[in-house]
Amino acid sequence: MRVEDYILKFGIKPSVQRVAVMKYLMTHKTHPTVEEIYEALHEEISTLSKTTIYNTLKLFVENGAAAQLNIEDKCVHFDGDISAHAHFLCQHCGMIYDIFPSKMPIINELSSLEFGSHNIQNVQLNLTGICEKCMKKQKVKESK
Amino acid sequence: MRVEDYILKFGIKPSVQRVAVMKYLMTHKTHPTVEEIYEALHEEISTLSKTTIYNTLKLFVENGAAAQLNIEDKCVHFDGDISAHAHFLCQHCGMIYDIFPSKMPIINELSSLEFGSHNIQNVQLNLTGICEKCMKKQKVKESK
DNA sequence: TTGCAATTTGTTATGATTACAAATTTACAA
DNA sequence: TTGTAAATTTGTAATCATAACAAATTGCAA
Repeated sequence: MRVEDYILKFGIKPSVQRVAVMKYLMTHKTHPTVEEIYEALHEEISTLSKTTIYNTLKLFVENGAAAQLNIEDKCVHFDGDISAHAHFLCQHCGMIYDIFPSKMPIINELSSLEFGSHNIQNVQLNLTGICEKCMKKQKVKESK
Repeated sequence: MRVEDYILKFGIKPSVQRVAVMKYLMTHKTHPTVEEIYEALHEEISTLSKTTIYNTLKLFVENGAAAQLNIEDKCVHFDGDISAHAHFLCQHCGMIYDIFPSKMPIINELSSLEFGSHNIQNVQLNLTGICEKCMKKQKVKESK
């Protein structure tokens, strides 16, 4: 499916900028920040403004076409994958890993959570720690 | 137990400022921000600096004496309750509700989560939506 | 083509957080 | 008790993500 049609499904009118941002999210599963998206897209679309990135991502999130991750306090990350999954942030290298239900079955239960009569619109399961790669690096350092 | 002894258990040396911040966290279950803590404590400790609040809270979080909530993108909230529980942020009024395992049994499983060989140090379950109170207000408005 | 609404852009403002060095307090040895 | 180094606190200035805003541009219908 074309990216234009994909965002249309969420009620978002396509534009050159919006399609470019969504295409970036879909091809880069790195949970990029506004800064990273801007730096990448600025090359192809030289007139692209950072404000447009902010506006576009806000539009995506409000319409359910993308997810906003508040896993880090420095800045917000975005995710084009809106399927149910959790995230793991490595405090050492900053990488954000996806955790899918196949690896963590509890994720399947998150969509049906209830909390009194409150209206739940979003559920995020955020893990932080040190990733496997960084732990190995630390051990090498310690043994020297 | 005195607050001095409580923070000592986490390896934190007590000071007037640190005790005041921890006491505030323990008596105000509102998940306050740095700003809120500063405004409240500034009255009793007139020389108190906002930098000290930042330093103190960072120290608490690093030593496990308090929890940092990244549930909102505007700013960070803090919680003196370090027992396993989740949070619900109302997007309308900004209030953050505690959700304890008795109301949401799945929370009991969060402490034993595993993700490959990665070293998990922290797990946060964050819900957002519209709280019961705000939903009622909306209905009143709509019916007018 | 014309005109209006939606979108994009660039600049400026805001506000949370951090960096940093000076001032103060604390701990402790002499 | 006194002196001194370390720890802590403080105030200011800098940083940086994000929002506000108005002007410029684009899309589209009449």
